[in-house]
Amino acid sequence: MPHRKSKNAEPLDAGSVPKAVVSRLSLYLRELQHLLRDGKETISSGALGSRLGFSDAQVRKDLAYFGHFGYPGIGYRIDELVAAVKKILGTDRVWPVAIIGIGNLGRALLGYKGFSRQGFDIVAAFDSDPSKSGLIIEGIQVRPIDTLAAVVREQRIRLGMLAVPAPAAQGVADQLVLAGIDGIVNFAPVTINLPPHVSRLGVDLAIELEQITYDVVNRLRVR
Amino acid sequence: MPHRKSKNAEPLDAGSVPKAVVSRLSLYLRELQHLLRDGKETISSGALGSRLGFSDAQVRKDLAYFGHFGYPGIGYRIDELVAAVKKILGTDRVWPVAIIGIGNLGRALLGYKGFSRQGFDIVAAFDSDPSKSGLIIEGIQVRPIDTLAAVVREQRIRLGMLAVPAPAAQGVADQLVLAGIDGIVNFAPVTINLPPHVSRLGVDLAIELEQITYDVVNRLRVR
DNA sequence: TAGATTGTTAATCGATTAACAATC
DNA sequence: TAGATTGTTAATCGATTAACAATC
Repeated sequence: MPHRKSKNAEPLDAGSVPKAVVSRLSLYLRELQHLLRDGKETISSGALGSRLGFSDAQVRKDLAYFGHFGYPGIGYRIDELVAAVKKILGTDRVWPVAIIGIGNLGRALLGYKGFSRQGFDIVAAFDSDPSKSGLIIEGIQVRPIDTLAAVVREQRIRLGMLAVPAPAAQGVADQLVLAGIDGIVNFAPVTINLPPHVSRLGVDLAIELEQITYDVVNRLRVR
Repeated sequence: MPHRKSKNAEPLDAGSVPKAVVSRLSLYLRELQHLLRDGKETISSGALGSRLGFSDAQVRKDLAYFGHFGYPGIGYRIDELVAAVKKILGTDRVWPVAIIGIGNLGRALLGYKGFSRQGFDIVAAFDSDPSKSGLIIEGIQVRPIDTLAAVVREQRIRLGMLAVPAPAAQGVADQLVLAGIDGIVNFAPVTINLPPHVSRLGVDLAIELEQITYDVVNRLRVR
């Protein structure tokens, strides 16, 4: 195994990293984990990129924002790169997550196996409907929503996934913020406002489909 | 009401429209529909943008890719703009959709009310598990996956939502392509390859959370 | 060594912002 | 008319691509 003196020595000036780079990082990680499971040891920027539809230069540039992870002439050692990317994304530790809104979607999120694999641990579930309180779904007890602040603090929950109806989303988001949450993924089809110290990401299932219909209707002849 | 001679006369050169513009278009539409429901009649680019965190110039520029929808001194008539954006996105009609993989997530998608509101009609559900065949969930019968091609053709299904386990995703995607599907939203945490005439969008729930943890860990001091 | 591949710089390309004449 | 706001141009900013010396 080649040796290296001073890797990862760069200051991670997060402000200068484009958002698009971070989302590609997650794709790299997912692909690298597949490769690792398949027993591969190293991969080049070109080979990694072509599996995802990116150029070799793009892969190298993206990774170079965060350090020197590769070996000229060899490529990247997959196990090392997995560890490095996990550290960059923050998923080298376990994150306690709460789900709010235990309807169809909330239940599906509760049962989704992909979260734990990436370091997310769903530790609490909340619903405003009293008839749901006390239910145990996927091993997690559904709690009344007015216990949210107390539970978030007590269990040191950092992230919330919002699966409530659109009209309730902003109110619940406000409660999460007051309870000291760090980030929210919002599945309700509405824009929510958060203070700048809380990270926010919206996932609107209908909007995802609209991106496809636009493509289909305006089908780009050349690609 | 002001009058206009020749609107929407531009050729929609889809190839030149950035992807980011299309995703903002969906956000504009969602916001405009809320405004319409609230009884508002017109809105300026500045007011629309500020609700979503975009500048007035960005809103005007985005819309100007597709035509002249506004009225100087007045803004945009909300009902007109809703109709125009729907047409651009292709959601001025109804799209028949199939869901493949009726586990936790597939079931949640089947029950999601937000789709029909935006013009998506889930007309078929498939699962490879024979014990699920025949089940009726949310009014839709679950069919064996080997009937996929026949049903897609017969029901003129244009879009597929893939909620199968990662190892099955590529195989099912291939079947959808053979059946003549136009676009696929893939919820399996794996990259799938499709021919260029089929639109593709990946939604990985764990990756969405990773975008948040990156933000939290590398918390940008200034925002 | 020769071949492969990195990290990085410079050049290109694309997207956003600012400014303003035209319009209502 | 005066005030508001559009559509569009030019200027700025940012991201991607191409090229290559350095390295293994």
